Amino acid sequence: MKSKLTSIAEAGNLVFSQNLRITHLSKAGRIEEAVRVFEKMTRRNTVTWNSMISGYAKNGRVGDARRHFDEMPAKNLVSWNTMLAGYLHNDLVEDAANLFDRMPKRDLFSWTLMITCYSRVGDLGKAMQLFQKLPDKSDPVCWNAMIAGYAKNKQFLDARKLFDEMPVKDLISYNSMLAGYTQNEEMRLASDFFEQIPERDVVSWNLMIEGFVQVGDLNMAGKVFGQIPNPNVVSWVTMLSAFARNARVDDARRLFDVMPVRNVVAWNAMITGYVQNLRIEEGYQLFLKMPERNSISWTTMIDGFVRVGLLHKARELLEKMPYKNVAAQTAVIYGYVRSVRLDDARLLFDRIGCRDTVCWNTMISGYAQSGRMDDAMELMLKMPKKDVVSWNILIAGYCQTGEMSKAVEVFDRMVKKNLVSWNSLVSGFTQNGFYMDALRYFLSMNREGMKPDHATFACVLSACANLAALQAGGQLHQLTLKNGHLNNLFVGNGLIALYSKCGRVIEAKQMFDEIIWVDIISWNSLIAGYAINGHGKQAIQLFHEMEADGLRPDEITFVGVLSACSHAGLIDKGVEIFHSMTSEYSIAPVSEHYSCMVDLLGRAGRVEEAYKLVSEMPIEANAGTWGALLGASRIHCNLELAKTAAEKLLEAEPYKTSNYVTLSNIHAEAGRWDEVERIRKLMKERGVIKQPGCSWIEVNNKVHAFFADDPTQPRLSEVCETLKRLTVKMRMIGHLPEFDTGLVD
DNA sequence: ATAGGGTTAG
Repeated sequence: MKSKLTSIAEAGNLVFSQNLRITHLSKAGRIEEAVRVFEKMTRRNTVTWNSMISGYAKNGRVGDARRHFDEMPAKNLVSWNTMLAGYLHNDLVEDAANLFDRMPKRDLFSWTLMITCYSRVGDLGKAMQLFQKLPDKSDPVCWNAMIAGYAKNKQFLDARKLFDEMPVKDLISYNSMLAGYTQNEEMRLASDFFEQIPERDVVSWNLMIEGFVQVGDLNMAGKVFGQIPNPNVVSWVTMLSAFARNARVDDARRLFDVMPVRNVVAWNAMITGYVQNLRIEEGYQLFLKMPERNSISWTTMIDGFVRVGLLHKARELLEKMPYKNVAAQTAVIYGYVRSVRLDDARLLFDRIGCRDTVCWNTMISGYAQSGRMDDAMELMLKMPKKDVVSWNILIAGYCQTGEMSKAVEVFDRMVKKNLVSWNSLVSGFTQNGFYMDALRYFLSMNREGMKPDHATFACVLSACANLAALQAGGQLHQLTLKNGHLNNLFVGNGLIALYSKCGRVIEAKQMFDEIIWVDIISWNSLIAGYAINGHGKQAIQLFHEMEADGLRPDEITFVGVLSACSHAGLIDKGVEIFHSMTSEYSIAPVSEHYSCMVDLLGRAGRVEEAYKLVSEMPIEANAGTWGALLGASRIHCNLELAKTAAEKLLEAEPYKTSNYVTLSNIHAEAGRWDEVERIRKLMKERGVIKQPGCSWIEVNNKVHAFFADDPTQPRLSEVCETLKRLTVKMRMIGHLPEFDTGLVD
């Protein structure tokens, strides 16, 4: 018979070892197994409960952690601190703050946790407030937390101030400060500081490696790596992933193969390397071979399959994943969203128990990108905590559906806007043709102290290009130079488009030669620029240069090239190129190409041939094509064909006033007043209203807009005077102005 | 055995 005391001791030992097991399993990411151990235990103590709270929180299941915290029989200070740490690890600052306020007792752990919480999310004001309230500041831990906070938020000068003030420094203080330099690309300061550290440990060395990697100096990183007295697994992984991130996967693999100890992080880093360089099969082989997987291994692999478009493999893996975290499920949702399988995405989304902001945003952006704004709004209203990204998605969505007033409404109601919010709105205006508004908002964003980036410039440059606002565009050009955005492809292309559309082909060519990166869009803009400004031969010359450069022309290229042929009167060349599209480049002509061809044949007087081309088109002719045919037949006085084209044009665009006017004019010229009357009636029945004609001109960097029949125009009389003078002048040199007969008899 | 400050993987 065992004595009672021995039984108690043995039971205690059992609890002790089971607690240890729970801790071990949770740290390895095997939380379900930990739960099983916990559930089988007949006796539990406070440490058991605390370990479970910690385990859940570390595996992203804060809700479960909190449930255990609330249900546990007797909490001690460690329980409170563990829960607080749980919120910290999951970036739930508000929950942490609430808990902190309710704590019956606080110690240095509690204060440090709360300070770290604030500084991790960048709220250094609140962190500092707490730090100042801290009763006893003799321990370096809190100082270190503050220094790390400043360092992570790029305020290494503030970090340095604290560092110099603190009474007792330990190695972590030095490393925290060093991190302030290395994480902010201040490698000169970092190197100097590194030399001053009295006793460096492997973390100090690792920080130096990562710092050099950050500034792109892999040579120095490798050199430092070679000097470390006792590199640890972090040193190896840092170096390995540096290679992987710089497309040197094979170098990474060489390190992986020779490193002395490979933990799960090392395996994950290697898999990430393969996956990010789209070598999915090699990544998957490693995934299958690795001795132990955690949630990151699964998520990386799933994300990899999504990247290469193997959605079914991604989904299969997700179903096999033991505990599905939000990140993995969101990766698959993202995959569905990207392939516009919104219903599959939604089904998965609805299944997820504990969604985070990224998950909500992914689903909402899926709807928004497809223009399903009602669905997007429905989710938005249900979403518990919306961030800037959520609102930005809505703005982008409304821009996409062309509902700019709604986009502006969302924008105006946002309390915290970021650069993306501004850019979304500006790009929305540009994409929907509201170029003036794009420029207006560009000015306000500058006034409000928001610094535009390359995306902003790309948008406003395109706006200027479409407005042919050369002066404003030129100023933007200067700004991009000043802000160093000229090396950006989109900005470069914006500038080429600007000068091309403003008729400045020489400047456009200069831009083309100056920018570092050119792509097919750069070539297309330049070719089109030469084409529409009457330099057809040079445009075609450029087309050949582009090919010699090894770039394959696309649909857009041929629009430019064909219009170049048309403008330069190179009829046979145009016909030849048009045919080569299908025979040599396997590009099926679309209506824009047919319009060019009609225009081209029309200019040569080959109107009937143009009509034949249109009637034999394999795709349906659009308004542009009929418009081109109409123009050609009117110039060559082919009244019958003009009538046909005008009727078709009217069919294609029944709400455009000018089409009625044109058709009516044709009949008027032929003296068919009955037809004129019929069209007038048709217009009335369909409720077509004449849009006021509008034009604008840029003078001294101000755009002046003119509307037809607008008596409020400030300098109307002067304008009319000038017009009259010009008309007289034109008559004198023999030009007969063509007056719009309109719908008058 | 459970809670805090510095480095690596999604």
